[in-house]
Amino acid sequence: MSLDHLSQEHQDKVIKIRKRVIEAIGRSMDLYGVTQSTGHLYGLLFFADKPMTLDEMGQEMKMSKTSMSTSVRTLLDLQMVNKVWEKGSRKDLYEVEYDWFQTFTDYFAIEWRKSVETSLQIFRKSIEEMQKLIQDVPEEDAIRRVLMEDQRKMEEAVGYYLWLNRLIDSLESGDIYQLIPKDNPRDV
Amino acid sequence: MSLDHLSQEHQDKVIKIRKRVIEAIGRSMDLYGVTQSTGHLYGLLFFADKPMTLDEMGQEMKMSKTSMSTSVRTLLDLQMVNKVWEKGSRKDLYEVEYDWFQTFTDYFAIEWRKSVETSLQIFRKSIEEMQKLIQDVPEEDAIRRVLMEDQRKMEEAVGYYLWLNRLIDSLESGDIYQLIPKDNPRDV
DNA sequence: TAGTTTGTACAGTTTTTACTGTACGTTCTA
DNA sequence: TAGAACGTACAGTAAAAACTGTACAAACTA
Repeated sequence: MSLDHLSQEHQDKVIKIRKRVIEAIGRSMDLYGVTQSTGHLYGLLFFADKPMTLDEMGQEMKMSKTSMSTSVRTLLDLQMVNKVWEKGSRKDLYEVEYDWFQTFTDYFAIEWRKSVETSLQIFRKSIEEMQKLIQDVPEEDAIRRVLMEDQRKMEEAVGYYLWLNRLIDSLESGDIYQLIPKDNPRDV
Repeated sequence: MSLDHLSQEHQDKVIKIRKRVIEAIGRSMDLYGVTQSTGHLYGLLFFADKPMTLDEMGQEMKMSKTSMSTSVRTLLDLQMVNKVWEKGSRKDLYEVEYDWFQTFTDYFAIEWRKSVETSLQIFRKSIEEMQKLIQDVPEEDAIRRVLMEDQRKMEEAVGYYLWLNRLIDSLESGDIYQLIPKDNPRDV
């Protein structure tokens, strides 16, 4: 990691610091639903001062190349690492995406949207079908009240899904940064 | 489920609708990191017109009482169900929390905060230690640049964590609803 | 074209997680 | 106070996920 010219003592210190931070990153990455080890790999790449190959990763992580391949692929899907082209090298090179704001918003936008879209569709269809059913049932019947209650619950859920959809929109568009600015005057 | 007085045909329709919605809920609940079956249980409770006992759940879910016990406990921890007291009954009764806004914000507030707090602490400590190290190293040395780069990366990360902390604050305080109102005029 | 090198598919193994059944402590009931 | 009913701890089993090593297709090299 290009610390060669440092005294042994200093080298140890740097490695210790990095290792601790890498650990922290690895742990906190379960927010993104990835394995500890995938998170750990991300942490490793975080401190790498140049793009790494699968072999280098495997060496550092003391894990198989196959595992590195799958981990990197996961991180690529999450857009947390980028493939880098370097002339001369036949190997694939990867480096981390340092824009954590983007990483965060991308991930949850995708994850939440996936869930919302299908749910919304099903809830709406079900509300509609329930409506037809209610019209078939005599008024003021106990059973009618049960069905209407079902319907009400589903409509409330739809309200929530629509809100979540708008929240996702604001993550994607960046409007969220109007309410929560990237750098807060009070923190600086 | 108190649909007894309905014709067989209508009963089947209601059950079909409910089942479809329950499935959808069950699937979408993996957002909250719970098992399919725990999500499914939540869906079941969603349509229950009265609080349910563990035995009833087990019967409906065709699963062991033990599983119901652990699932319910998970949902209780996530504040997605509430324990209900009913005089006369010795059994514990549970009903869902219908406020999905609250459920959502609670969950992610807690989850994210957990991750941010520890990370922030570690990053800050590490930046500090790295600073000391940098002062030990001769100026304009290549190694110094590497350390300063490490430091810069960590400071950028801290910026992100502070932002996330503020986002969490706004979820917890409800300020988020100023940017994204619960009911959008355009949707109504 | 033959010979390397590189990334990944796939099968097998280990580890982890989900679920079940039994057993037991606690609480209510008579 | 004895007996029954309830929820859960715990141990065992089944299912799923993570990881490894081998093998192979594609891409490069000479």
